[in-house]
Amino acid sequence: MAKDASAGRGNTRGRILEACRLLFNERGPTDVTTAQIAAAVGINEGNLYYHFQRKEQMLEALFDLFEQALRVVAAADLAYAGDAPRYRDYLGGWFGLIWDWRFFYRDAGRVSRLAPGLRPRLKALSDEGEAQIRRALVGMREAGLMQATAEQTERLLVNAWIVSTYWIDYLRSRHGIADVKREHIDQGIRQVLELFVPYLTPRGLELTLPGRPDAA
Amino acid sequence: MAKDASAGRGNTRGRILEACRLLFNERGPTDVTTAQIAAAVGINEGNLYYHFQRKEQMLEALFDLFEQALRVVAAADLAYAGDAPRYRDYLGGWFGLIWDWRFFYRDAGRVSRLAPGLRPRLKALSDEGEAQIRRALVGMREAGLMQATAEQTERLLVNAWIVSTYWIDYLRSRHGIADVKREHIDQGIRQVLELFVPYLTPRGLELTLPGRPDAA
DNA sequence: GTCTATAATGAGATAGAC
DNA sequence: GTCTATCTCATTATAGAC
Repeated sequence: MAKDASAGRGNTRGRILEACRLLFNERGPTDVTTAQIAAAVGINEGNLYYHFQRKEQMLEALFDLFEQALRVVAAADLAYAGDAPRYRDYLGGWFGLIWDWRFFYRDAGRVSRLAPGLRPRLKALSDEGEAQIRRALVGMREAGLMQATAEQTERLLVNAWIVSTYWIDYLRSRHGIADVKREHIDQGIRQVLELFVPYLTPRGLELTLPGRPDAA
Repeated sequence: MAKDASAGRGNTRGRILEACRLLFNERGPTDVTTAQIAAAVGINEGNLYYHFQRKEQMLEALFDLFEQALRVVAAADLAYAGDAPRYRDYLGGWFGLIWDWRFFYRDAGRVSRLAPGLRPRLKALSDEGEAQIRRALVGMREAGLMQATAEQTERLLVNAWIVSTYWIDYLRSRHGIADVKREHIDQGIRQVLELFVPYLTPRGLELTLPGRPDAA
């Protein structure tokens, strides 16, 4: 699930960012101190400040990485329109992303306060995310995979957004799951799909639900 | 929406707790300092520490109030079983509670760290909440208001939990709504009901959806 | 109960040697 | 690039006068 930004040896900057991502995901950016970050990387606090003069800059650099990862997942767009879209893989990609960068979702308010410069970028990102889900839904309707009124589609959109965004936090807060595994991601996908099921046409059901052969 | 725990004049303790509730809801317990709390109450920091020796104790006292409020809402249970259950009012009560005490939901991890003694109580509370929703769903099924398999009911339960728990945070994070009004609560209720609609019988639809007369 | 100090800690951040 | 040493400041918390 986790990418290895710490790969390039000698790349202290990358190792710092990777440590930040892990620690921030665990406890949130405001509850992790620079001393803890330095300790996790195995360097001195002074060295940390050589690479990032302010905590704010770490958050900005992390957001850059997040955007990159996001673009990769978004690129694996459902070129749906009828031909066997891999909805489950697609959703799995999103859940993985949300998991890897969950502090940006969970602690968005704190991130905004700590790095005000990120505010517009955070907003733009979620606007784009919504637009993307909407495109997917409209595409499914047009491809005859789904049958729903415009109003139903909008409500479905919002519910899908909420369940997919908060699924990860739900696992932690409700079931104490700190270590998310593939099966948990699959469960989340199933939960989101369940929202769609009542509106799917037989053809839509075939394409999205598991257990049924992936008829072309 | 907000209860007036600050009512009894001379009751500094109550005023402190109410200030805490508001501030914690705004920024979370770890991002609000004792100085800010004292300032909000209009007292000195030293005085604050006369009433609560540790921040932890404020959280514990707040949780007591939260549990009280919760019991009140829970008492307004749906004695559903067929006769005109006021699902909307019931849901509205829950949303109001979640709104008034949203930091307990949103910052549950931080609360647990700051006041470890609350951990089992937080857990017990959400277990009970889940049991309550499950009872409501099973009740609806038995009353012929809903038609769904056991598996569908379980998924519905989880999705309803997620949407109702995170609706408030969704409003803030996605739409920047800091000041939740009656209409936003109503919207949330509508979103949750939308999850049920596909499984409702005609009689169930009559009882839950607005616009239709509340036939007895 | 409430205030005025003031102590104690720990976090973010910098200077300068190596 | 990395370290040691140090600074500043905010935050939690206490002592003791009123």
